[in-house]
This record gives sequence, structure tokens and C-alpha cells, in this order.
Amino acid sequence: MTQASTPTLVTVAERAGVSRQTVSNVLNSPEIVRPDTRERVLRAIDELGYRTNVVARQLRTRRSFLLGLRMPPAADGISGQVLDRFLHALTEEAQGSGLRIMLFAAADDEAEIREYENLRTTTGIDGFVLTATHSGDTRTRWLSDHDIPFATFGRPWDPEPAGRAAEASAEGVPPKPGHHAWVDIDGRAGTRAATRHLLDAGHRRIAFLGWPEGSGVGDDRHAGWLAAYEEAGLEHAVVQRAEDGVAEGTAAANRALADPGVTALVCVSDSIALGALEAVRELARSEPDRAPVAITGFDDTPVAGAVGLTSVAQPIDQVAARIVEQLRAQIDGRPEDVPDHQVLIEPRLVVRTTSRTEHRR
Amino acid sequence: MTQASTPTLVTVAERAGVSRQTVSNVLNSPEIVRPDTRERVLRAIDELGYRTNVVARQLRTRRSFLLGLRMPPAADGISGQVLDRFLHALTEEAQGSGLRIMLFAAADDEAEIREYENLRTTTGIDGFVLTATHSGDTRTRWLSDHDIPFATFGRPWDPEPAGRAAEASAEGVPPKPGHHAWVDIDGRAGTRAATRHLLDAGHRRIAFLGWPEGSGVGDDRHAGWLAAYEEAGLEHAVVQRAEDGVAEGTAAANRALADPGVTALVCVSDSIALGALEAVRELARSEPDRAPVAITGFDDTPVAGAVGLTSVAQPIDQVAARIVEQLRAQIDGRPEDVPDHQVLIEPRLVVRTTSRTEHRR
DNA sequence: GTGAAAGCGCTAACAA
DNA sequence: TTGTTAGCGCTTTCAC
Repeated sequence: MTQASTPTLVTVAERAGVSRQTVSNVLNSPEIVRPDTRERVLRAIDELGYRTNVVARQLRTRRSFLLGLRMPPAADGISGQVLDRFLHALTEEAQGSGLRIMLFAAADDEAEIREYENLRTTTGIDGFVLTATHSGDTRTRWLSDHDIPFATFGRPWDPEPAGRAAEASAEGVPPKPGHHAWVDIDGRAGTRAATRHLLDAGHRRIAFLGWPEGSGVGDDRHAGWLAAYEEAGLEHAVVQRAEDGVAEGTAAANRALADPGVTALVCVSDSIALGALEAVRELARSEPDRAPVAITGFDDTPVAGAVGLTSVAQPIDQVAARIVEQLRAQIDGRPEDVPDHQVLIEPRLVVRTTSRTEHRR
Repeated sequence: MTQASTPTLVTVAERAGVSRQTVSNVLNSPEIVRPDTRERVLRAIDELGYRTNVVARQLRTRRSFLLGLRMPPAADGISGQVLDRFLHALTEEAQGSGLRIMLFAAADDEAEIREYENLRTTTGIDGFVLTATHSGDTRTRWLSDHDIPFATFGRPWDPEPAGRAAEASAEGVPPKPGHHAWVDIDGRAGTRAATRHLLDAGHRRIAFLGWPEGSGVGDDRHAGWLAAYEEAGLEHAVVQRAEDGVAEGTAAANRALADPGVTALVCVSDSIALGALEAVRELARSEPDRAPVAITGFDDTPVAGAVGLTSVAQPIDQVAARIVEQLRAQIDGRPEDVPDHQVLIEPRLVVRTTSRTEHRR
């Protein structure tokens, strides 16, 4: 009766002439085993091609080394690309740390929370990665309350809920508003760099093309433009707002360029910037005498590179790495080992042709 | 001693006053259990909030209901978006069929195969979804040889390996070259529709801007352009080839437009088409008298919608649905229940402004 | 340092 | 129809 099936701990143990848990020890606490025994066991493992069955281990240890991620609804915009890259980096980074990514779908936050519970009790998932945090996000609260490891790509955008925190601590519940692990890109720093870059080139009236007020990400980027102006001791110029999209960008740019003094546009996204590019081209055609208008985008999507758009690049790889790091520490029960629980990563300005027009007062 | 921990089959059994096995039966073969017992058990399940532990079940049944998917290297091009959408549709579709998607990373096909083996013996993954099939693909062969369920998004692009097939059958190995489950978009039909659309509008010299010869997908799309010309009984015009990319598209378009008779461009991808759009605009500026040039792209990416590019839309949702269907059948051991083992899905031409220029001979 | 026993939660086979 | 027995492959006490 040949042992044709895949080898188990017992198979290895028999071969090495030891007991089953000695093999287990060699695998999990090698330092506890005498060197020569260890050597013998390792050889048997190698000869048999033994691979540990993680399902069995999971049943025993209740740890799956699985991370759940909701596959967010396909973004219409060009900016959806960012998520794609994040997913890729995350998969790679997780794999490097012995974790796996499991995808799931959910229609909305409420459904997502239901799925957390489901995946947790059902497949024993160890933790979750959240994207697209927004103000009034109920997911982080739920996960915190249930002591489930998680980290978010994106800050908590809520204002500090002083009222609730006070109330909660009165009831003895630890107030932890937004005190979860998160990693985010410093959008403010990004647009500030872009705006400075344009100010340095001599531009004085730089319009900001943003999203409607109220989105955390959008407001953050707007703040960077403001900051650059304040730091330069200048008065800020025009702001135009629009939903994300190329056509919307064209319209917003046209409104901004109605002011004849405007010589540059800082855009909240590459989609908007692409639309602005269109508007600027049209302007160059209709008013050949007007000074060339510089443009910067945000996200550094492939299209930006393609059309020569100066843009703010998000170091997605870093984001993924830190998220995995934080999650791994939480899962291993040593969250204190990761000093930076909440990480803001500085983006990088990638200068291309659309901002290369020098201006002097 | 309260039962604070999550309920198990035993907990439910005790509550319902039956044996563990009966509860299991209620869950897995309800028709075998007497209605009133079933009712009682179900009530207990409900009251206790019991959820079956899939890990334990998996250990016993050796089935994980997990599908593996390699997260492909982030595509630089705009066309990468297609994959993003596929991933989303796949996740949703799989979830609807009780399957989950697990991601993994691999540097190349060889590493991917190693990971198949790894995931298989380690986490007991049930099957794999492959993307980006290409000629000389070793992955499908390996999976077939190991009897591992899988389905590919993309046809096998190899020529029928007559020699090897003959040799294999001589040795008694069933020759199954490319006889695995696959779903693909009919690229040929797509470009054919695009070309016809332009021919119907009166265009006669329609250039094809393609990728370098040798890629299955690219050649397939090229074939559609040829077919439309042949069906129309006309002689085909210019072909220009370039690597995928916006700048490359501009260059190729310029080469094609050097022929003054060319009035339309059928492009192999949206990236190329976007570049072509740029070239056509420039041309309109430099040679205002030349007839407007129509353009079509391929993939119907968000950018296409944004700039008004006529493009061929891939029904990704359908692809995902069929793939899950096939995989589910294989996993359940009833592959014969899915009649169409190999599915070619017809894409849809989305007409926008870039092809709206009417031409008469 | 090593081994024996127990059990994670479930289902497949058989017996009652 | 229902219950009993056994075991999936692993790790965690606890003796030795």
C-alpha cells in the first residue's frame, strides 16, 4: 500500500523516525528541537515534498492569515486606476508577509459590514483592508467595536466627535474616535507642491479646479493650494468646482479662464486636468495672443504620462507596504511594534510638459 | 457556565435535542430529514445564530470554494482598466455562486505555476481563473495535466500542435490541445463592426492601426478589419503597427495619414486611438482643407467615453458570468452541464462623436 | 528534548 | 429517519 497521496505530518514523522509533534515543533519552534533530530526531520520533509496543510492548521489555531478586501464598485473615472495599482501592490506586499487577499463584493457600507461578520465567522478571516473612507463611515466603528484587525487606505474624515466621545467615556467605553490604523496620501502636500512649482515659475493667478466641497479628499487638496498661497504671502485667485470627469473639467476650466489674468490651473484630479487641457487648447486656438496656460493634475495616472500632464504621484507601493505592516502586527497581537499607527505619506510632483511654460510678472 | 463562544453543530444539536449529524443533514441534505425535526433544528440554528465553519468543513470535504487569480502586473496602458472591471465582475459573480476569489502575485508564468502548486496543496484552492493567455502558454497545459479546474479569459492562441498531439496519443495520453474551458471576446467581430460602420458612412480608405504582428489578440482584431473589407468587395488600405501607447498611437496615425486618401482610422486599442485623436487634431490645424478623419478605438475605457471616442465595448460582465459558471460546474464534477465549454462573446460598437463625420465618395 | 493524548468543527460511512 | 463511530491534519497541553 503505497502512500501516493500528499504527505502529512505523520508521513514525515514515520520517515524521520520521530513522533508527529516533533515534526510540528521543527516547523514552528525549531530552536526547541535538538539539531540532529531537526536535521533528520528537515531531510524527510524535503524528500517527501511535504507542505503544511494550512486549513488543518487554521482549524486548530483559528488563524487564517487571510485579509479581506471589498472590491469597490468600478470607478467610472480615470482615477479608478489608482485602486487597481493599490490592489496589485497590496497583493504583492501581503504575499511577502505570508498573508493572502480575499476579495468580496458589497453594494454599500451596510452590506460590507454584514459581509465582515459573515467572512469572519465563516472563513475565519483575520482582518480587513478598507478603502475609500469617508465622513460618517460606519465601518471603522463597527470593526473597532468588534475588535477585528483592520487598516484603512484613507484617513478618518470625521470631525472629532467630541460629544459622543464624552458620552461614551461616561459609560466606561473607551473613546477611540478615528484611532484606528490608517495610511493615507497627504493630498494637501501634493497640491501645495504643485502650486509652489507654478508660483516659482512666475505664475501669480493660479486657479484651483476642485470637486464640490464636502469630500474629505477634495477639501484636503484644496487646502494645499490655499497653503501655498498663504506661505507666499499672496492673495489667492479663482476656485472653480465640478464633479470629477473630463467634460466637467473642460467646463470648469472655461469658467476659470474667463478671468483673463489666470495663467495656470491646479486640478484636483487627472480627469479634471485632462478636461482642462482640452479647454486650454481651445483657448490657444481662439486667442492666440493669450499667454500659455500651465496645468497640473493629481494621481499621475497612465494617461497623464501619455499626454505629458504634470501631476502629483501617489506612492501606492508605500501605502500598501505600511498597511500590510500594520495589519500583520495587529494579527500577531503586537500592535505596539508598529510605531506609526497613522501614516501620512508625502506624494511626489512629476513635472512634465503641461507646466513648463515659464511666466514672469 | 455560559456558552459565550460561537455556536457549533453540537450546540445546535443539544438545543434541538437531536444528534450532531442530524443538524448536518438539515444543512446539507434537508430532504432526508423529517419535516418537524428539520423545523426544530432550523429554529435552533436561527436562535443561536449558528453559522457553519467553512474551515472545518473544508478540512473534511477537501473543497474550499476558493478560486485563485493572479493579480497581473499593473498595466501601464489605459487598457489596464479592462482587467479592473473584470476583477470586479468576477468577484460579484463568484460570490453569487458561493465562490470566493483569492489573489496572488507572480512575476512570470513559471512563478505562477509554482504558486498554483503551492496554493493547491497548501490552502486547497479549488480552481483558477487565468487571464492574458498567450501563445506558448505553459500554464494551461500544466493545469490540464494536473487535473486542476480552471478557465481562462482569453482563447488558447497556439496553433493546433498536431505533432505533439499525435505523439501524446501514441503514448496513451489524451491529446487535449487547447481543450480547456475558456471565454473570450470576439475581437475580430469587434473591429469588423467598427470597419463596417465606417464603410457604411462612406469611408473608403480606412487605415488599421494595430500592434506588432504575433500577438493573438492583436492579430484577431486585425482580421476583423480585413474581413470587413473583403465582405465589402473592396481593396484594403493602409496598416500601421505600433506598441500600445498614446504617443505610439500618434506616431502611427501620422504615418497612416501621410497617405492623403485616408479618411478614417480603426485602432486596435483606446490608447492608440487616443494618440490618433491627437494626430488628427494636429492635422486639422495644419491642413484645414483636408476632410475630417474618423476614429474608432477598442475596449471602451472610461477615457473613451470622456473624449467622445467611438469604441468597441467588451461585455466583461458576461465574460465573468460564464467563467464562474464553467468553473462551478468543474468543481461540482459536472462539467457536462455547461454545454458551451468555449465561449466567444460578441462585443458591441459604441458610436460616439469621433466617427460621426459622414463621407461620400 | 521528545512523545502521548486530546480536540478544533465538520461530514462520510455505517448501524440502529 | 436518526444516531454512532471515525477521522480530515494540525497544534497544544502535559507527562516522560
